[in-house]
Amino acid sequence: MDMDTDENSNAKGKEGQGKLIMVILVGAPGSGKSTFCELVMGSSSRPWVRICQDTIGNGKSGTRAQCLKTATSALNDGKSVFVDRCNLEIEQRADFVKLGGPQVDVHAVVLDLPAQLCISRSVKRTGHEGNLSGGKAAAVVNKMLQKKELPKLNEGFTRITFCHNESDVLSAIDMYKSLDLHTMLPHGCFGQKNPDKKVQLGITKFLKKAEKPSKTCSSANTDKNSPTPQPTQEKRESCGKKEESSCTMSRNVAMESEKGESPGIRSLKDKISQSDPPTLAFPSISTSDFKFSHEKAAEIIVEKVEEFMDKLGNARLVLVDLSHGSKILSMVKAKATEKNISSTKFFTFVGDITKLNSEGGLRCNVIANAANWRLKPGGGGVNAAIFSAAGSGLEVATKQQANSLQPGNAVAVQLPSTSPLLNREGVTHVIHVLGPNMNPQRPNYLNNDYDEGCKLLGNAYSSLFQAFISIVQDKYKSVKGIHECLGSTPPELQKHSEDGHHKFKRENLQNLERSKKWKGSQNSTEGLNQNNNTVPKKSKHWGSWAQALYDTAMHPERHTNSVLETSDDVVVLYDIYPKARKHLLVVARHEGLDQLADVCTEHLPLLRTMHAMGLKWINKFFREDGPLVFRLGYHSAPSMRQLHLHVISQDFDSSHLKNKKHWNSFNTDFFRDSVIVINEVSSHGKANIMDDESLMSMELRCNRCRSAHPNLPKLKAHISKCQAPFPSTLLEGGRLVVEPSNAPLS
DNA sequence: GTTCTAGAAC
DNA sequence: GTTCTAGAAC
Repeated sequence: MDMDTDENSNAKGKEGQGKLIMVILVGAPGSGKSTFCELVMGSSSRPWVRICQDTIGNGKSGTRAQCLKTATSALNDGKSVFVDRCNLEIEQRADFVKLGGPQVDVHAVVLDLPAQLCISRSVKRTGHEGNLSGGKAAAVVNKMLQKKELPKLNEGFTRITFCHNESDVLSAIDMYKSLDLHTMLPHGCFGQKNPDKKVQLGITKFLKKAEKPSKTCSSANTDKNSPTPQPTQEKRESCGKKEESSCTMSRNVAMESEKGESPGIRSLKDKISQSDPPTLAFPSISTSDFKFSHEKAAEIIVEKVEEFMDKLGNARLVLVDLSHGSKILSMVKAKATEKNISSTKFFTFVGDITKLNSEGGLRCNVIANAANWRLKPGGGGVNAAIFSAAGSGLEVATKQQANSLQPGNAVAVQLPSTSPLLNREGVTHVIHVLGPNMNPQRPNYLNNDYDEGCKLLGNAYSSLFQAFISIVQDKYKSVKGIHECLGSTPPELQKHSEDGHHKFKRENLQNLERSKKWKGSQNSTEGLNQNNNTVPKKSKHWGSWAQALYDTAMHPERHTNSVLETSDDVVVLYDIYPKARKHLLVVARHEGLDQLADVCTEHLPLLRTMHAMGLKWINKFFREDGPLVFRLGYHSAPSMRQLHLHVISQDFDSSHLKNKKHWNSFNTDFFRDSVIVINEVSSHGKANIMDDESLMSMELRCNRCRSAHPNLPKLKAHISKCQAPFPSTLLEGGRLVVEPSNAPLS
């Protein structure tokens, strides 16, 4: 299993040394480019040179040409290079990319942190080399970010790493720190959110491309010849029923080596195929350091596995141990055979749990960690190995979930997109588990009380398996959800759902109740089968406060004081909490049409009627209230029952506009323009729904000039004055309705 | 959807 | 200290 990089790496130069790397940092002032370089260079065995345009002229600001010259000579000296300048536009980085070649890999590391953070760092800094401090910083950062062009592989990069938060940055630092002269990183795009959006996240984070390189950046990822590694025969040890599928992949690891790529650092481009079942690899809990009886532990493992068999669907459980002579593996194998447990769903495996994919060819999207109660690294064994392999991002992400763990419990943690464990091994989650302790030298010693011990160990495995199932279900729901919206077939459990860390945090901590919004409509432990359509359709529960529009639509005669106009198909009324000077609602009167998700082709005439009704009222406002700009659209996931079209002026001048959600519900992709909805329904029979929670927590940007603002009061102060033209994307396609006399000349 | 409020951020 | 956010309750 030991890898021999000298033999296997195809990236090394002629003289036995790996290729040089030029890392072009991409990020606004304050995004942390210089810190990134310093931290990597501070403890890297690879020689690096940092080229900083702010200081290259004898400590003062220099030119791009000077940077290029210095970069060239550093590379000629056999040193890897960091290009520490903003590099936000394609043109600014093009000349640097050209320095790449057979001896030099050109990487981009994109520090795509929130504008707000960059601004606040820039404002605070005093001694920065670029002298960008004080109040001008915000204006400069905003202006630069408006021109931001995220790098793509077709510019000539061999690898692009996107960092969206500080945890991503830490993981990327760890990754570059760990590179010695021989090792190289896999090629491709890693951690990208939405490749096509310049400023905001358009599509949901569901499709975050962390598990495999992004298809949209495919120029370096088109190699279809890579073998698809499978567990080697001698390592995979089937339990229970005789293996049905043949396991003839013992040479796959060798084949990789022949191709010249080191298995430990190879890209995952072909590893995570659509047919990979979700798999949890777990070590035996408590039997090592906690001295739990192997015999009893084996019994409990098999008992719990059996209990969860029916809930697994096509997911798999794998008990892993480092040693071939493992007592616990052979005991578990024997007991599973006795119980006739399916060996496709449960088997044992010999190998390092942090290198199952790269060294053993076994793909596991989730691994369990035999954690300590503090949920901290160290202590040796599996815990130390997993924390070390996952990079410091795991500790940060764990801390966000829980500070400690009680015996018998488990907590699932999603790995940051730049974690080496994710990028090398395809592991998306680590589930920390704490079992009972029978070792008098460790805390919470049970003094040989096996009654309590067995109970706790059983609970630990139940918590672990349930957490795994929740992860699998969560992904499935998310992926299925978005594909339903897009009218396509879910590609099984490919992409991992970021889906807002809040939701993840809530659903994966054991014993936490599930999201109240869908309570009762989903069965969390139903059998998982990613290949059928058994997942029931979500039927949203509407609270009593959410019924007002429905009641008005069904009985407009009861609401004559608020209804402006009634027809057979719609009622029109002012929003009682208007978010702008003019904000009205056109409410459909069809029974059973709760929200946009319920709309299909048969509702096209109704959608057109609603739009026309909106336009009629807009024209009335133009006549009576002077120049205003309107937008008509639907909320992807409305709070109020009954399909309703918002007709809203774009001033957003209202005391009822109070929070981020209010703003983002009208100013992100969550708001579905009526004209676009009509087009989508006529061409696909459905409207695209963008109801990812993360859209609601996006940074606050002006709807005209797109500048970012730290909080709602500051945004409101800005929009009250901003006179910039609306973005062209809104002006095109009739998404904005402007009074004809005020329309820009075309 | 809003209101209330704890506590985070400043 | 005040401002602001975000989650719970309705």
